[in-house]
Amino acid sequence: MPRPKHSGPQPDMREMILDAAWKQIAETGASGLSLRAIARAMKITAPAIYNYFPDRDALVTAMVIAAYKSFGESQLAARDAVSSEDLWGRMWATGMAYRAWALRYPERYHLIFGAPIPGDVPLSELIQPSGAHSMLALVSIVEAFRVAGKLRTVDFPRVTPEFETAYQQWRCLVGDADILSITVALLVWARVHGLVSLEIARNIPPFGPNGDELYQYELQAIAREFFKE
Amino acid sequence: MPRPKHSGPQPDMREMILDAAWKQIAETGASGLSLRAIARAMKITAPAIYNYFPDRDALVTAMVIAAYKSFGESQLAARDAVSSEDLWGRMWATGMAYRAWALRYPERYHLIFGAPIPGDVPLSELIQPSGAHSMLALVSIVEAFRVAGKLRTVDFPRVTPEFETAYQQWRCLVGDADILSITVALLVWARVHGLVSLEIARNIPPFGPNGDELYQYELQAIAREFFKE
DNA sequence: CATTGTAAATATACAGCGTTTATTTAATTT
DNA sequence: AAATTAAATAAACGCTGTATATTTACAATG
Repeated sequence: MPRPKHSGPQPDMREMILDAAWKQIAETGASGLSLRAIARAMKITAPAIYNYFPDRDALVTAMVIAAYKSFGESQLAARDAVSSEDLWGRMWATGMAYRAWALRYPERYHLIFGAPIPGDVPLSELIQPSGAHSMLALVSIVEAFRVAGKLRTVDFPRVTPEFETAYQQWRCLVGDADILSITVALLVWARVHGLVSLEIARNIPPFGPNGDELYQYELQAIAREFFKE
Repeated sequence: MPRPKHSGPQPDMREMILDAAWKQIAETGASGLSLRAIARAMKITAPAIYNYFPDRDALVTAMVIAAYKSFGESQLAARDAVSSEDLWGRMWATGMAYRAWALRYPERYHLIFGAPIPGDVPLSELIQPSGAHSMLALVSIVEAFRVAGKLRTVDFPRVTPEFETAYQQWRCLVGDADILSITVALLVWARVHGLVSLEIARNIPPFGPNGDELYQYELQAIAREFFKE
């Protein structure tokens, strides 16, 4: 019979490697992630890592998925900390949590929302579900606005028929919201992402310490455009 | 006496190296830029490059500055193709050119607006002027709106006094616009950047072919929020 | 014209990287 | 105790950026 994984309490080597990788990425930036440096920090040899990840890209993919999970959970927690009747309160809290998470983990933010994956298309199919799912909190709040009749209705461009199936696929990951809600959520997402990513990349120069207020201003502008009452 | 640079017509080696670098970045993506591969393509040896760039980072920095220049010129060209009396026409053209440039050179867009520079702060001081200057077209149009009294006025968060000098520095790079115009330009920039960067990173799933329309919708929404008439 | 001075290319080498292969270690099951 | 086998290691390959030493070739000078 084959030797079962381990004897005593499994040290969950995969998690330990990921932890070391996060630590390293926080110090050296997202680009300078080295398997050998991870191994060195863990006092093992580099090829040992290959018992847990087939290659470096797989490790990065796992990090991306974990980052999406952390981000998505932070979004949901922010939403659920506010009564489900206070729709705008939920939206505000989620929006504030968005930036807070990004500023707390800038390299994770950059990892998931910044560059496309090096391996490009095939890897992103593993990642896309996590990414879409992480938007569940935002989409659900917009959908709640719509159901309550408080979504400011405008005529958005419609999804072209040939992409209807792709849309349905994304839709089920994000909680069966109406396409109108998904579109609004996307536009909201783009706006907070735009400000936050500029801020993280240090492209917002004179507003550095005032980033808080500018961001809050933008959240209110979003409210004015999309949400009644 | 020392030997003057070269004899005949200088082949502008720096430019040739940069060209080869752009070619490579377009094929392998921004992360896989290799001096040796550039040298191989140019049929020279790798250390020869060090006669023109002190190290790899310097080459990347030069590419970033060149990309900002290309981007900024494309912005100015779009603006100037429309009569200076047609303010909204200029804004629309500039906005459309923004996305067009990004979709045409996604790796350049990612290079300048995506990740912070690895070398971090010291390098970015070389780059910041180029970056700020590339926003001149947008800022100038917003400023023209303001001068014409067509800027929808709202009370933005003010710049804190201790960052007044940093702001003045940025301001002169961008054409002596009023702080109100700079703030509006920043918010406009964040919105187009948000949408465009999500699109480039393939994070906008069901709207792929409809990216045009969604982007145009957003430009009009920006107009509704900020520009009268 | 021959000599010299110097810019720019090369050759060589080093350390670090991801990854593969072969080998050893150690634990579990028979 | 013997057999089995997962997981660690050791060594090596080709790649990378970069430093050093050397060669090449051309322009200015005596």
